[in-house]
Amino acid sequence: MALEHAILVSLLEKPGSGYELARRFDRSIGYFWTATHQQIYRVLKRMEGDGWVAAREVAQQGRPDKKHYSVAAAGRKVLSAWLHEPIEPESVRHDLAVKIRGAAFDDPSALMREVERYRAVHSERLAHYLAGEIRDFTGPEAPGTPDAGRELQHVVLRGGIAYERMTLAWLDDVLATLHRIRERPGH
Amino acid sequence: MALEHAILVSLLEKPGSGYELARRFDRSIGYFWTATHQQIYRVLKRMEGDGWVAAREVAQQGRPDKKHYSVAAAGRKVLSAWLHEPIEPESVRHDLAVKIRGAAFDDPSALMREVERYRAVHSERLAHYLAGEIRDFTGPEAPGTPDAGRELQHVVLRGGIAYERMTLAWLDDVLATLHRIRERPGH
DNA sequence: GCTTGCATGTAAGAGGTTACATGATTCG
DNA sequence: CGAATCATGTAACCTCTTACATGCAAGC
Repeated sequence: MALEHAILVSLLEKPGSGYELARRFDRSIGYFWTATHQQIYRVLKRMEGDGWVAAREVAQQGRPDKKHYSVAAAGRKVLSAWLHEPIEPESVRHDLAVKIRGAAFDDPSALMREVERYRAVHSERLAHYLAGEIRDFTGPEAPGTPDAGRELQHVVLRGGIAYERMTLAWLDDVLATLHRIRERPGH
Repeated sequence: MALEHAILVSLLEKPGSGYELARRFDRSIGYFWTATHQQIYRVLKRMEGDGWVAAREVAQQGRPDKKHYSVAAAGRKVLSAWLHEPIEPESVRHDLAVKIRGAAFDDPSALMREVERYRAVHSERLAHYLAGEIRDFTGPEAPGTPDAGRELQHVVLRGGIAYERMTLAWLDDVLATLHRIRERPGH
């Protein structure tokens, strides 16, 4: 229900091609909204048909032509209306939580190895976020001028950092719990 | 890809009807895996056809008959295989993060009201989790005998508690940021 | 008499995933 | 010479959401 809106926000921050958008959904926006290029092209086409975005064909040398998209007036209106709608409760799906409860009916050791690998992924992600924060917001290279857009991007990134820190602490708790269970008589 | 597995875990913890499962997906399991009764009935039917679960018709007086489901041997095997698979990175979709970045192109005041309402929802959810923790795990009424299944349920609940606390702190950060932006000259 | 709870489903449509397809350039 | 990057798409399939449907019993 909101891929359209994520695309509108991204195009308002910076207009670009479908391909460029797909790259962003691998990176910054992708941290809180995943989408593949197939999805993006399909939705972008529909949005163009509905007049939410305007496309301009750009001929390139040595590379295929691209369509440069920017947000049209109707798109801004749609986004503004959506921003005023109530925030829907997110529908959660945590494989890991299901697996942890499933571990009661299986050998916990296999899950422990997986949790450790998963922890490493989140540890890397945290390091990546922190590096991005220094590069774009708090480091000496970052622009010092206050700007609403940048500050809002920063607070979203801080949310990601808080999430990763919380997750790492919880995964340690999970590992300790699995360890305790494994060491107990009966296992 | 894992509603089947969530159902298997839930039925292993306690066999029951499709309706009972749907209730659980409103409560405990629902905190980390959402599913509607339509989904559950459909998947349950397929799982029965594949021999993952066994159904027993139970006649009731004053109430419609129900199908009592329990996990069959094939289902246990499927669950065990899934538990040994690598944990997939979750595909995230956070409306709120999109809206925050979108607020750069709109009036922040409307979003602030929504964030406050959203904060109240999470505050209530935290209170609910904490009450459940006391009732089921740490309070004087909770069974004192150590049990792998209960400890794993507890560590998942602790994850939910940590998530809600982190979210509340972040939402305060978001509100403070929106406030700062609104008070600045130019807005 | 109305709402809530118990109990099960069908059907249409929206949304998302996976596989396949093309074609040029640049880098190792 | 092969892989990766840029750039765009189609098609089939699966999953999920939303709306509709039924029917009885208990409590207010």
